[in-house]
Parts: sequence; structure tokens; C-alpha cells
Amino acid sequence: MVTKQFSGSADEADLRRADSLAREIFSDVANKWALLIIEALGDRTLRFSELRSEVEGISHKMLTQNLRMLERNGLAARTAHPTVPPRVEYTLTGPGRGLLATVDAMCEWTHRHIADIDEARRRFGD
Amino acid sequence: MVTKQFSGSADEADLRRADSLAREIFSDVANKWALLIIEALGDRTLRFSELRSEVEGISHKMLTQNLRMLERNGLAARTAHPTVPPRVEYTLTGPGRGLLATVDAMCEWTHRHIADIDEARRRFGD
DNA sequence: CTGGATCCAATTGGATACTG
DNA sequence: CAGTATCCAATTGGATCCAG
Repeated sequence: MVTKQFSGSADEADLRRADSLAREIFSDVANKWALLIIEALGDRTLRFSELRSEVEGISHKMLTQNLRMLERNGLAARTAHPTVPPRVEYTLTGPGRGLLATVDAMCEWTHRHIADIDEARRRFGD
Repeated sequence: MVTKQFSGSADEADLRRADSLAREIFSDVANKWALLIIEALGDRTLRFSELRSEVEGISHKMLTQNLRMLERNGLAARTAHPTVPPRVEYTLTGPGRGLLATVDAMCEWTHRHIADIDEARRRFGD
């Protein structure tokens, strides 16, 4: 369960707030592009344009949008070098690295089950 | 990286197919509702209506849609009891349980970082 | 109760143009 | 190069109705 259930407590309100926050964070993070960006970053430091080519198929818009989100949540750090042309680098923060571990696990899971799933789909009828 | 990179191999085509399959599976699974349903199921067996109340805020449509997807990929098993009214139960399969482990980790990560993230957001300016 | 189908509003996301 | 803004098509998702 993402949101632990609390009730009858003295500061029930605070706890409900934490719950809704948890759900909000989960919703931010549990999306395809965010996870792919995190996986692409890994423990490296990449420029915007590098990320764009590392994350296959992502559009300019989706990349900036998700990078802002990761930055806002403190999962990725943005460093702008005041050069011309501009050079902006992104890297995962501590919490971001923690999430990376689970994304790695998810990718590993995916690869371990490609064959199973492929067959399951055929059995399902496609 | 979700899709391992291969090239120059004799059966390059097969490998590219596995890659695109991996990406497809990842896209199916890396979405809010799918992960919340998996987390709600855990190692239990739940009816459609039970799932609907366990997964806070999910609509009838999103639930059926995601359950079909999980079933199609062989991550959840559907058992229809031929009673009236119908009783349909869902449970995670072996691969589904494997994925559950990573979702659990992700939920744990979320709870561990609620405070960090809450503060990061404030620093970011909201 | 489960679940498919449809309608329709709201959101998403890509393409493009423009700025520092 | 990095990033924002806009336009617009396509997709999403909720509400509702119907059926087994």
C-alpha cells in the first residue's frame, strides 16, 4: 500500500497530509519517462542533449518537463555552466540514487521476464 | 538502461525485437495505476470490487483496463467463478510477484523520503 | 457483480517558433 | 545549447448505459 492508513490519532491531519504527499510523489515518479530518465542518468552526469539521445524516443518537451519535476522533488540536481553556448548538466541526488536502485531492479525484472511475457501474450491471443 | 544495445550480431533482428519488447513491457508496467494495483494485490486474492476500493481513486475503466493488461502479460491471473452474481478474483502470478518486490521497494523509498521531498519542493519554490 | 462500449471533456504530448 | 511558449492533434480517462 502506498498510503498507510491512519485514523483516530491526535494529529490525524498531519498523517493524512503525509499520505496524500506519498501518493503525489508516487504519481510523479511512477511514470515511464521519469523512470527512463533516472535509469539513463544512473551515476553519471549528463547534459540535456546527451540525455535526449540516451532516452530513446523522448521529446524535447517531455525531457524538460520531467527534468523540472525531478529537480523540484530534489531527485536530480541541475548545474548550469555560464558559458556560451550554455552547458547544463544533470545528476541524481542522494534520494534520486535510492530510487535508481529500485528502477534498476525493475529493469532487471523486465529483462528476466521478456520470454515469459512474450509467451503469455501469445497465449492471451495476440 | 532498459534496452540493452546490440549490434553487428548474426541475429541482430531477434535482439532488436527483444529490446522493443522490453521497452513495451516497461511502458505497460511503469504507470501509476498498474503499480498501485500490483501493490494492492500483494500476495492476496482480491475481487474486482475489492480492488476497486483498495486502490484509492481508480475508476471502473482504469481498473478493468489495467487488469486486462496485467492478465495479458501474465502478471495477474483472473479466476471467474460461475456463480450468480459473478465472482471474479485476481491474484499475482510468479512474474507478478517478482514485480511486486520492486514495487514494494519503490513504496518504501517513497515513505522514506517524504520529508526530504517535501522540503525540496519548498526550496524549489512552492 | 463484472465488464464491455460509447460519449465527451480534459489532458497529454509532439512540432514548431522564439529567446538568452 | 538549453529552455519556454504556443498551437493543435491524439490520447486519456471519467461518467454512463447496457448486458451476461
